[in-house]
Amino acid sequence: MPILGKTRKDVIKEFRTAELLEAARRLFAEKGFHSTTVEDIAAAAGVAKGTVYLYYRSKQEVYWAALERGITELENQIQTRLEAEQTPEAKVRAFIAIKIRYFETNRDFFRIYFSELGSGLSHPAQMPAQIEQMYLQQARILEAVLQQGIQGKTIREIRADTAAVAISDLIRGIIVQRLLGWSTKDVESDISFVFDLVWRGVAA
Amino acid sequence: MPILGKTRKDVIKEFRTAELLEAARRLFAEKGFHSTTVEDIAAAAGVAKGTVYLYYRSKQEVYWAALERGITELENQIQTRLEAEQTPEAKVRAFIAIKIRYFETNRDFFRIYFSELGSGLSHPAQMPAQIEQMYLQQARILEAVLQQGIQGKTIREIRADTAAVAISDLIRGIIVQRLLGWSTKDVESDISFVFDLVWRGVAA
DNA sequence: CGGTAAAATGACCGATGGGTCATTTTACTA
DNA sequence: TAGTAAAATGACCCATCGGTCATTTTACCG
Repeated sequence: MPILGKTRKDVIKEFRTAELLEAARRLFAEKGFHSTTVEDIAAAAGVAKGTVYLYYRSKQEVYWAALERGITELENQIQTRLEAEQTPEAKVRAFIAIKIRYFETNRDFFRIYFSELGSGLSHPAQMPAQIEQMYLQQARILEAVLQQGIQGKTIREIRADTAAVAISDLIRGIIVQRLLGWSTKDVESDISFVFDLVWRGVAA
Repeated sequence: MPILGKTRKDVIKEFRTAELLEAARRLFAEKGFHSTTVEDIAAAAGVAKGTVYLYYRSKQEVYWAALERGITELENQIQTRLEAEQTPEAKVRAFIAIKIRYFETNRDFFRIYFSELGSGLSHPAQMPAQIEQMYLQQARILEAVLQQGIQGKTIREIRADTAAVAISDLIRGIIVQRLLGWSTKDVESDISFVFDLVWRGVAA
């Protein structure tokens, strides 16, 4: 008998799901997909292995759910923050800043995010369309901003879709450098560097 | 008794090594590291599983050898081609063109190249220093070119190391787009796009 | 040829770990 | 508190696969 739209089952499910995905995210990031066992995840979440299978049909499903969770959170941050900015220039800068900062404080998540893109490359058919769409979604948000700038003449005539992906690549590159310890600069400095490079490349 | 500097053993080793690594590259690219079995590689190379272990101590070693082989080939192409160009501008363009073209014709190899970088991220300690160095080496070549341009005043004062990595990231991004079928443009068009963006970003 | 050493083979071993399900525990209800 | 259904458990099953090594095949030489 549902109360407030949530049955008892829903509440339990929500709780377990959160526990499991948090543990899964950390472990997958730390040891990679194959080296992480379902037993590991269960233990870290404080449940037995069988319980995992009450909520997810397979290890792979747990992985995708953990990935999806993080992407959604990031996307929400991007959406919210961009709405607060007025000019395309400010929006582009905000986009860069949010992504770099998000992964700076969620380093473990980036490891999943990044390597899934890698394995998606190797096995396109296996990556759920939903996940692929979520990767693309971020670039689309940026693309819309660029398009806006082009119409407003602050950005030169450029292929907005390709440019959006290119900017995303630059951002990803900086994050990788930071994770590998190849970047010694502080976050703000790296954000400025990327923005500077990008803006020179696209400004009218 | 060595003749011409190569013993019988060397010749056999060279032949088997080439066969194995070629098969390994294709399989690892197609199915990923974990889904590829040593049995698979052996079969594809036309030998029995045990034979693989006469030349490599483990599956992981085969993988690294296959990766190293491709990187070396690519690096040689870069070195050779850049020497033929005079100006930093031409060198930067050549660098971009070679990498995109190399991976365009060695799509399978890129899948290994890319995902190893991904797993290296997750498990820094596991990636042999030698492989890490080879990744960095390419950026260093480009960095030297940028440095040269800065001295010659054709490139503005910029952090050459960071810019070099950024350019590499842009290139990688374009290749990923092509592999995923998200880029509909022809190769030359993509090369020009990247170069254009880069040059606007770094030119004096 | 016949002998021998290098090369190759593939059956086999042992460990691992995803997934299952009979049993137990918990939570709720009357 | 007794009864029951949902939730959780973890011992177990079994397919997979990396790596080994006793045996066989090949290549070379006197």
